[in-house]
Amino acid sequence: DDIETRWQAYWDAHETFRQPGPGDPGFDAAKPGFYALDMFPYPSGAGLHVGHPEGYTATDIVARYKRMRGFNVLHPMGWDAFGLPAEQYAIKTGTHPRVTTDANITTFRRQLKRLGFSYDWAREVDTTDPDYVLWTQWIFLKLYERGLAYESFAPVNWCPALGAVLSNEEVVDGRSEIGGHPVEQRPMRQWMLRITAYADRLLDGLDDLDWPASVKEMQRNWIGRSVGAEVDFRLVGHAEATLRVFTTRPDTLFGATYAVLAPEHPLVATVTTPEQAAAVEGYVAATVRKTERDRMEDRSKTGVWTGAHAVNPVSGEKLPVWIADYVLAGYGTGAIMAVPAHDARDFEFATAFGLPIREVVAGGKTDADGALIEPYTGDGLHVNSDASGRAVPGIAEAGVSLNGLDTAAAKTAVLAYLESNGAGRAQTTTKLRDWLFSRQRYWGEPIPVVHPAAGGAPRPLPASALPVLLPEVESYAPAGTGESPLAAIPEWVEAVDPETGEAVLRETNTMPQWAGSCWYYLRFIDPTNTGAPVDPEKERYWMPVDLYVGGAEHAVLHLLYARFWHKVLFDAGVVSTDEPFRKLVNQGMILGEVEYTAFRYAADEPFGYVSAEHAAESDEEDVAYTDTRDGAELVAVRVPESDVEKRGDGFVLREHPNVRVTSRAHKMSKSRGNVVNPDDIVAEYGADSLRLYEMFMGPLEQV
RNA sequence: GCCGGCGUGGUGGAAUUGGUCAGACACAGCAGACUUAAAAUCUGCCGGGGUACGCCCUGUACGGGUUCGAGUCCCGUCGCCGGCACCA
Repeated sequence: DDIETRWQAYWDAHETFRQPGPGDPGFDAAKPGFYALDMFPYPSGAGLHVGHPEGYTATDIVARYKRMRGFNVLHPMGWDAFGLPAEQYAIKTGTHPRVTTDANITTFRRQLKRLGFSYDWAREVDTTDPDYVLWTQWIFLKLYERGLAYESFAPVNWCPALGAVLSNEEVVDGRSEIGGHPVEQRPMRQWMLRITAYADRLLDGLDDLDWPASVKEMQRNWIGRSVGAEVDFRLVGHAEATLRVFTTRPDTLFGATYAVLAPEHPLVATVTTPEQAAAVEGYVAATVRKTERDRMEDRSKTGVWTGAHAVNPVSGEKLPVWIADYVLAGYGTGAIMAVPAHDARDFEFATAFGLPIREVVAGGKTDADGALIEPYTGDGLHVNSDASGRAVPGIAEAGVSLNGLDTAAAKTAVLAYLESNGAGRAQTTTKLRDWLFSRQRYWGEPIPVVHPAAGGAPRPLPASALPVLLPEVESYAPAGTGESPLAAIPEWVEAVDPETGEAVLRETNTMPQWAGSCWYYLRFIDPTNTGAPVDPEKERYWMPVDLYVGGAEHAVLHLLYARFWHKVLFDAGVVSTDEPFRKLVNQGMILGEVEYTAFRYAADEPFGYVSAEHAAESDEEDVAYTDTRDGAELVAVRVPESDVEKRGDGFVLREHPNVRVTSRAHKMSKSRGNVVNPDDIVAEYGADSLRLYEMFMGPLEQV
């Protein structure tokens, strides 16, 4: 009907944007390659959002430019099509996720083509396609072979509302990232991936990447490497047990005045004295009852003495051993030496419980009486003596002296002493935990493992048995017991080991949605290969990805997981590069139209707007506000732009100039009703207008 | 609180990476032309102050500094954005 659709039809018919690779007919080996990649979308039922074309247009511009500059350009598109929405729709309606997914993909493909992107559609991939699932499972077997996939029975993040287990990355503030439901800890059998084995490489590899500083920083924080030492304390009266702590400041060992175990620490039961047993048990019970959210909200220091003493390995001094929930069971060794003079948390705790505070590093602030006001946590010179020149107790008995040494030298000296006495060693810790990789869902890749029916260790299926495909089921709802709906299908679960003929039970857990997106950029290079995930020659030509554009929300999830898998594949000789994405650019978010909000009395109160000085600051809807003057209940109401007038820095109601109006653009959402459908824009103004407009209004983010 | 990033016109953003002229290219705005009028189109103006219209002074958040030379480098302050948050 117009020039755009006419040429789009021509491009389709003539495969104008077909890009052969090494070994393909028509490949021009003289040209250099350029790989311009978009984060492929989850094909949701809502169709394409106006946010999608922003990044896609940017890569398309670069792709077209590079083609004209004489590059072979790989510019593909596909579908990250496993995922919760299709499954939840299936639970509600009984429609098979395959049906929903196919319909959504058809819509997305049509919409993207209508926007005129120069994708090579012959390379389209769908993560739910059996040919694709095969290689995702094949990579899992590689992980397993390399000792990087294992079963765990540790407590996991269980979300009762979703009926599912979540990874650490999917839990935010003790609630599920999706839906904000409460999450609790519950022990369950799970599959884990040993991403921690790659922590150092994932951290160090960031240095050379051309990525936004903010994304690199987020990954660094997430991995959270800290360099320090483990120190072993003997326990008085327990020759068999050792209290092992982790510290980043071994140089402050002389300043330790007590030790703390996490309430969940296995030594708690061992060391607690009969006199203290009741208090300790009470405290542990109270801690277990607290949710992660409670712990975060209440930062006041609480704890109980166990009755035990630990021996400082450098001074021989006896330190009381406490339990307190400010020490986290899951980090380091779950136990610390407390140095209140040089750690803010220990200082708070020591102050609250009247424990001694001993300065060993110069630099602290004291009040008129010489008492420490706030802990000095920086580096500095070590002091062995008090103001009158007497050696500080503890240090006096020690075999080492740190007097006059700076922090770095003191660390070295303490470490050398500990190592020679077998009482400690240099140690690095990370916040990164292993990746919880199993989900109790239907719409995901089955984990290709079987369990002998007679009992015994699970074992991987041979590659020849792949793909393991999903069976038809009657109900897609999770069992609620922590088992996937697959567990309810005996015909599928009960199987025969293809190698031994033995009766086995299939693993009923499936992989998380991240699995498919961990390697899709490799499949684009060689989408129909039946012998390997990707042909090595083609991989060497195209990889690494030269430009990767997508939303900043993937800074630590997709981008960390994909780097991990890529490094494993590199070690396995499947790929030739250590990092998959050379340059990363974040696209911004496209917000809805600016909305104007004023405050009114709630329904029962006298009708009318509330003037500026009495209204609350925020403007979230569905929230009750209070009139700052008389305490009456207020509601935020949206007012049309025509009722609003600019006044000074802000806006006021035209009819009531004393009523302040806040103006703000919100994220587009169905509930807010401010969603703009790209189809409508294309129909009215054309694809080029939409593309140009988005490039104009929303620059790609540089940070 | 800690970590990271960023502050250039009404707006999005340029400035060959320390080099001759900051504000390219656009959007918006203002004025003019065309039109009965409007839209579209075309022309001109468009950081601030001054101007005898030739130009002159000043200006890249603010205050210092390094340099022959600073939007760019260093120190400090303020502001904004993002992330983390009892991680020992």
